[in-house]
Amino acid sequence: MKVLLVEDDPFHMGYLEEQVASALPEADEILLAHDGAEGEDLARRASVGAIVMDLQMKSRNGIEAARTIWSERPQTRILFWSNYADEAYLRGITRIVPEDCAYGYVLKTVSNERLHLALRSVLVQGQITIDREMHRIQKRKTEAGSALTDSEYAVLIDLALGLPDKEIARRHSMSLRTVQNRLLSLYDKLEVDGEEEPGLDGGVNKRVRALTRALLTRTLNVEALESAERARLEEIAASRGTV
Amino acid sequence: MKVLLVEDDPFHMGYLEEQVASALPEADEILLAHDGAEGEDLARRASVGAIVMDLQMKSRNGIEAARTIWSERPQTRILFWSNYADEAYLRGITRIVPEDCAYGYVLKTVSNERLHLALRSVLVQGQITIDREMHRIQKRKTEAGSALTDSEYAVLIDLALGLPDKEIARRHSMSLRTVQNRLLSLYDKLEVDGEEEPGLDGGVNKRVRALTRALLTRTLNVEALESAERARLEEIAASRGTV
DNA sequence: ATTCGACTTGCGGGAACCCGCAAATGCCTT
DNA sequence: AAGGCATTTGCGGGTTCCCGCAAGTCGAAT
Repeated sequence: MKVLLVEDDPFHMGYLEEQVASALPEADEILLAHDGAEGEDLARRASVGAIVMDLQMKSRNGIEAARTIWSERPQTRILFWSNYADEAYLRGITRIVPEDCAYGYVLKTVSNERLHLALRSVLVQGQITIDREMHRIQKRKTEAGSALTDSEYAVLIDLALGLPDKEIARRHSMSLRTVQNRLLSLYDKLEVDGEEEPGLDGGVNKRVRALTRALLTRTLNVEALESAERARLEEIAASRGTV
Repeated sequence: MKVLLVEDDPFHMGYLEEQVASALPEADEILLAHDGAEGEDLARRASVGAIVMDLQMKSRNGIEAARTIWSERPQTRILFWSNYADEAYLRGITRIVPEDCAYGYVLKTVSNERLHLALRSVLVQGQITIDREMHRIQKRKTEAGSALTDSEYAVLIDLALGLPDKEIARRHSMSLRTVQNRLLSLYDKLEVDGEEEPGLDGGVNKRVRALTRALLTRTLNVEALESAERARLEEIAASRGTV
């Protein structure tokens, strides 16, 4: 069994290597990659079936690497391990995970045993394992009434890119007023207008406020913005090509 | 000589400990703290004069910890070491560093020798040392015409909090039109309106766009938003108290 | 002293945003 | 089939934002 580790921090890589060696005795070949691009390359070249991947990497982030890997070999099992419990990461992953594919998400702060379990459960047993920290986040949001639907999330992304309502409506082929309704529920769920502080005549800039609230609550993160930005530029280039 | 290390990642802490021990033989007492709060506490209790501190920590971030430490003992020498070369961090630091105080900023990715040099130069010699990565960033921005002045930065923060122009004007006691002028130069420097993409009737929401551009270019980061938000809440509480 | 440039302020209007009101559509329950 | 209930869409107008134009202030350079 081949296992590929993708991680750009040398200390974490060292630790990870040890843990994988001890948790997965059946791993007779352990490959190392130090950024997303190298990871994609190695996964392709060596036909790796099991991967442990960091999410935050400078050259190419884990979600993007995972997308190309999965698009080439959808059965690849990937365990993501990350410093942060951001909803945006989990959302980014669930958005691209293929049907019937095993994956997992653990935080770097978990104990050895938890990491061991996650490694075996995802890479060997083919389970889907999400760190309970993340589930807690999701739960908290739903019960606080702030679970974004997919279409709300999509609108939030477009808002964050600075698109005006009209353009958002066009991109999702919905009416202008519907976009505004989405925005209303976003403002509600993100608690824009929270508590109506005094010393403020009641108004804030809702669009901007929604964005910063999303960032502060970890509903969105800067990496998600970056890839959305890239995606948009590609889309524009493509449409320019067809015109 | 007492040295305090503040770092919440155990691997990095281990490495840092080794490096400090070998680079600073005069350090006869090395104290460890695992988050900002603990760091403040130890610094106060042990009257530490030299600190190496991580910037990203969950419980209390390095800049805030540094502020309270410096407010109590302005002569404390602090070397910040960080994963990211964000302008926002450097700006946050230079904003709070006392007169005639030694400090430094190095990235975690630098070589042992560079870290050695920074340790000796800042903590022993009392120099000011900024990693050249950061200088490169600052230079790039100035020559690209995008160095924000302090007042522009201040307006950017308020904008990011979602405040309307009128409120920003009040907080900085400038006229509404002046705020708008600041915003104009912000839009310019942050390259809102970049290249007028086709497929877009020419308009974007400038406020939101300015914020995401600032985030994407690392002019601003989420931690800066968090502390700005906290500061604003405190200010409101204070004003409520006086009323 | 004069000129110049950088900054501030007011005015005014076009565009975008925010949102209440109300009609239309589609799905679920009974 | 007949009522809810959620979602979508249009309309209208109040507010904020964006910004060109023009007049005023202030310090620095000539």
